[in-house]
Amino acid sequence: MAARQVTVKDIARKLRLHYTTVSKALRDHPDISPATKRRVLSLARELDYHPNSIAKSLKNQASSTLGVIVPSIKNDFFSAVISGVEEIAYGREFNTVVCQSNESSEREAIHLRTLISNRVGGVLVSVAQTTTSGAGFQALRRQGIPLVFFDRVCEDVEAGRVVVDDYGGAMRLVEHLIQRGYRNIAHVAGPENTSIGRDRCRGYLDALKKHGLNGTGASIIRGGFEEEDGVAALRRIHARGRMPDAIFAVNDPVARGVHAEIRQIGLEIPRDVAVAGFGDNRLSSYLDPPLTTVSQSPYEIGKIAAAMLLRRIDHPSHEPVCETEVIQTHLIVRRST
Amino acid sequence: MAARQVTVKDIARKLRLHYTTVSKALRDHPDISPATKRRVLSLARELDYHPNSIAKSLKNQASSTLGVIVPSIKNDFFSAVISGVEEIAYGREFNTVVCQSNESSEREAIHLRTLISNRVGGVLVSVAQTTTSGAGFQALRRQGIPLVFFDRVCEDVEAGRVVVDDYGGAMRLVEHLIQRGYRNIAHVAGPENTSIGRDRCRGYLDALKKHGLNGTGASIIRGGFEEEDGVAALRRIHARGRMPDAIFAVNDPVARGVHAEIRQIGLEIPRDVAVAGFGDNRLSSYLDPPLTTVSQSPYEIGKIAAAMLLRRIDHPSHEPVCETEVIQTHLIVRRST
DNA sequence: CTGAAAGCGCTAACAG
DNA sequence: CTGTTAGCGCTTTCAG
Repeated sequence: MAARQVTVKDIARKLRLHYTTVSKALRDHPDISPATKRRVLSLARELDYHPNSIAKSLKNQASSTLGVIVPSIKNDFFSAVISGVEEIAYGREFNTVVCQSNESSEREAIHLRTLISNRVGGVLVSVAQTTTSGAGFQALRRQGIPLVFFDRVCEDVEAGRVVVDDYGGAMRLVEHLIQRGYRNIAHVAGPENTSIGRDRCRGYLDALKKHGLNGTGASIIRGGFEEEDGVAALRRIHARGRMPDAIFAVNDPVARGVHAEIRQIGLEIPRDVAVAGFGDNRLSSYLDPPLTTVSQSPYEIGKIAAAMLLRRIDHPSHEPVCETEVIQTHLIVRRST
Repeated sequence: MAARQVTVKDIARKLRLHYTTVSKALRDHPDISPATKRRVLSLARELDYHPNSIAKSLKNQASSTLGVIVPSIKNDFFSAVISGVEEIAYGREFNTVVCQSNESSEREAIHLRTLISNRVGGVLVSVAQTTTSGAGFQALRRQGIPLVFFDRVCEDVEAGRVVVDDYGGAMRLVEHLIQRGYRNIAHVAGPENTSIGRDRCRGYLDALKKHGLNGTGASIIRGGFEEEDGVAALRRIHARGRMPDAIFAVNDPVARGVHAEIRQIGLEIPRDVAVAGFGDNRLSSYLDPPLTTVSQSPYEIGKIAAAMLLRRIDHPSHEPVCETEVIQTHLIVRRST
């Protein structure tokens, strides 16, 4: 096994040519005669030659690889984004290296370092919840490696950005609730150090304000992004005694927790309390009653972010430093509201 | 921007040392005096030096990268597997390159070629539905690159294998149906050229046989792996007029299609027809009624497959050629049966 | 049209 | 302890 892999030199030796000649022939360089090319090509096939892209990358000082860092790969949203990224990368003959931060800032930083060491062509990141400083990302920029954030951005770093219109989506969703007649609308919010947490919360507050409900109706319970956080939030709300007539959760998993716990305590959705989420997880349409939510098209986000990154790789300086693409959301009204 | 990245030579020049000395100092080689090491290390930090792993790989003739090829990244099962792989790879300071075949054999072959060109340390594959020949995988073996199949294997290729006990899982599930009193059990099967399709079908047939039901009860409708296939299958069953009392679908998405279509035509689950799936998608517990299915622990599969691959990378010849690890499934009984 | 020489960044073997 | 030399596989430039 492992009979040293075939190189241009092996081919050259057998054909009594110089190895540079072989190299040119393989890349269809005009210098080389058709006859020689044919001989080289056929021997290459026969010997099962595979060009060594590591050597090529070393030579060109650039590898055809995109790095992607996400909090977690098993997560509807991120796996769909990665799928979109891979799709675009594949079309441009780029590889995709996938890393998960597990929401840990240190782990994210380590991944960033190894991506730099691997001299990836560019990096896509959705920032970990615990990341507060942009230092790790600045390192990328110092190395001249293009960076695009998607979904969760680090605001003090100059980079491309692909974000969903969290503010607008939340606002429209809350306005929908108001139009349905709900007046006492609570928000189960995400961590304050994440952009999506903040923006969705702003959308919520501004919708209330716009309809003159900010005095009485606003009520925010803060937590994380998981189903358990939704369960916990509802328990806290319930403990207070005064139930809102609608609850807008920062994302679908949290909404699911809220949803489950509401039924647990014997209330009916939406008669007693309406529930809405954000993100359109596949699960959400299967809940009973199915969840009203806001769709984000993660697969599209992946494609758009990858395309932006590739543009930046192709034209290192032509691109505006902080170009931001805002993906429009759309409201999905189901029976939970 | 892109001020050429810092190399050992830059550090050496500034310190008036030879660059090999710097290289050794950076790797904490015993040759080098503590004083020099300190000087080198501190300048490296200051200049923001990142070792070039491409050069290192070229030198060692081996890269710290694992390739993973799956049919589709957005898919509960595969994204969870990848997550497990990444977890183990991360612990061993390996990177994970993720590729999707979209169930296309050609695309799979192209990915295989670029992985070879990138001289990855090893490859993990769950074979595309349309792949019939093992030729692409043989190429890997010729290059001496370790290979491990997971979930969907290519039987005529010598490689490591991590599979779920599809046969046993299907068998136990069907026996469960029989114990519940169902006698007329149909199977909505997967493509016959996939190992999981075949094995689950065998489990079904053998369970019937064991209980003496093979004469009357067996009825197989063949299709793909998607929700639509389940819908189509149920329509065909329904068109025949004679409804079975239970339906075992090859996987959860197909079961979902069956489930939805049964309700569509006005029948009640499980009173009129029971439905069971395979794979325990997250969705399945949210159906109404929730789906009886078989759990496969995809995250564990990813970890186990990655560990096996790393063992093979570490000990190229010590490993048995076709070592197979069978992951036990467990039955999850819910209200659909 | 083909060949020679040099270099990408790093490491290993050996010499001083 | 530090430096020299050579080479991983490939491409680019320039000479023949």
